[in-house]
Amino acid sequence: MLEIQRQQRLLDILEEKKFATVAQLTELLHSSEATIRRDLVKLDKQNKITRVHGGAKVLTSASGADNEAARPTLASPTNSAKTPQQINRALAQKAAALCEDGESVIINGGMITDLMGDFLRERKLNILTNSFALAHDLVTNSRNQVSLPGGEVYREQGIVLSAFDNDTTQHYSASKMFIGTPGLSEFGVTESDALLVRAEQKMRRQAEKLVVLAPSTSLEKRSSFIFCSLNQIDILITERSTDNALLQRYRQHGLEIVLV
Amino acid sequence: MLEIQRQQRLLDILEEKKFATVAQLTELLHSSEATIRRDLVKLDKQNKITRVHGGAKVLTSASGADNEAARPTLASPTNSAKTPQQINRALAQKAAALCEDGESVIINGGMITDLMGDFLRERKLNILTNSFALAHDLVTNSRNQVSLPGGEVYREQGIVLSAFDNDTTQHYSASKMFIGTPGLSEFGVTESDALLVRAEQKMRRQAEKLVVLAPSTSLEKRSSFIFCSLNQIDILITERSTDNALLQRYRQHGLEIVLV
DNA sequence: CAAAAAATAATCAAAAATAATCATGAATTT
DNA sequence: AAATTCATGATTATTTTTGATTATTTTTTG
Repeated sequence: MLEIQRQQRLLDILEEKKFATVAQLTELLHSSEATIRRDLVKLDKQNKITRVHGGAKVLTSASGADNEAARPTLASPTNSAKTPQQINRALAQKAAALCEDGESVIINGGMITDLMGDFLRERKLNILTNSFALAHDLVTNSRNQVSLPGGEVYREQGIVLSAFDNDTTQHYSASKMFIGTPGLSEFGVTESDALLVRAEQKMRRQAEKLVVLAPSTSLEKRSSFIFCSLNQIDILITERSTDNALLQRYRQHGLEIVLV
Repeated sequence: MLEIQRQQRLLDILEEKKFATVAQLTELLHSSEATIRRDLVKLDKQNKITRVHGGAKVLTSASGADNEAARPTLASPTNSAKTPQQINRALAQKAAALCEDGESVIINGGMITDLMGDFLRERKLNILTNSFALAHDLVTNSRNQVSLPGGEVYREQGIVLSAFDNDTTQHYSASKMFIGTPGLSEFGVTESDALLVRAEQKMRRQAEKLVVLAPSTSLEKRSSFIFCSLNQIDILITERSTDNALLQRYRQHGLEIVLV
């Protein structure tokens, strides 16, 4: 069996069962413990699963006190009072896990998406970002290929922004674009700055799929300028705690919802 | 069987099965492992599949398009043991002193010019630079307005470089462009990397005057590619110790010489 | 708290897969 | 037709992966 096939099966099994012991996986995949462990180490480094003593579990919202799930149990961790930062990190982690090595992606600069850097350390992606902060982080602390659009560096926001159309973004082709949002509603994704929206739309055109990272606090909020409508979103990453009726309404616009 | 036919079959099979081992493909296509591998290498280079140990898999999505085209092999500046950091710093300091607050300048990325950051701390210039390192320095430690051309970040050289023409450099207008050089001779300023020269010339077109920073060790040296001829230089900053006859020769090309 | 149990990490040799090299023969050029 | 290129398959190093073995660490339990 191919290594990646085994790893894919592993991910599938974990997605299905949420937790599995090394022994179980060894049994299911007809492989040795050593091999399974090595696979788990790799997947963990890629932030696709979380290794725990005794086996591995699916990603749960970033770390915290998960003591409750130390042993093989099916119960999912009680999603109790997380700080906004923890929530954002969890969203960023899940977003990073959606990327496969070798893939070309666009990451829009922003509070939430900048956190993706932490989860892309061991990866090998081609990344275009207008976040000066994230670019610096990735150039310094990872082996990912990093590209920047041209433009002026805005200190406060930590982004690179150009008022012109020709800024090399147009030469980039990506499979996914990631964007964190302060406002998601029936109007779609909204922003408070027009120039920013322009730049984002420019990037959007170069990506096949749009992935939106939205903490529950941003749901049903809106700002002045519309970046895109709901049905232009391909994947929405948000919190598990989100009201189900609301998610259902969003789903009607044909977007896939990933919960953390 | 024709090579392209086989490769097409290969793509079809992979599209169908998502993964396949070399052994499987050998079986299906009645070919040798060597041939299959060679095909896979080619298809991988074309970004049509992804090779993995043991076989190959389909691309996750249409990410492709990043080419791998001619990554420039920027030569390391001939680090003459005689050129102490102090000389370079003196050159950089003088260069910084030539700028007036409010002025727009272009600073080419390089060992010498990157040092200008130290002397621009308290200044208020509009600076376009393709040096990722300098840009980060200035953004972090000064109040200067900083702009970047678009492109890929090259870790080793710490610069941003684009293979395309449209990278916002063209929208910039500057009074001076600063460039440090590893080679200045009768041929003018020479560089060892063609792509770099291209980027530099692109910037040159946007600046009124060209200021060259040249330690004495770089004088009468040359590399393969000509960035500009001597008479296209407006100001040459070099060391006071430089042979006078030599300076006189340079002056005949109409350039102003500043000594440190 | 310490011993026992369980799980993990480190090490190493065998196996598997890949890369490099070479000879052969078909296709192309001259 | 001879020369040359080129794809192919066989052969051989070289590298990577794997499972067994052995420390080492972590967790449990008395």
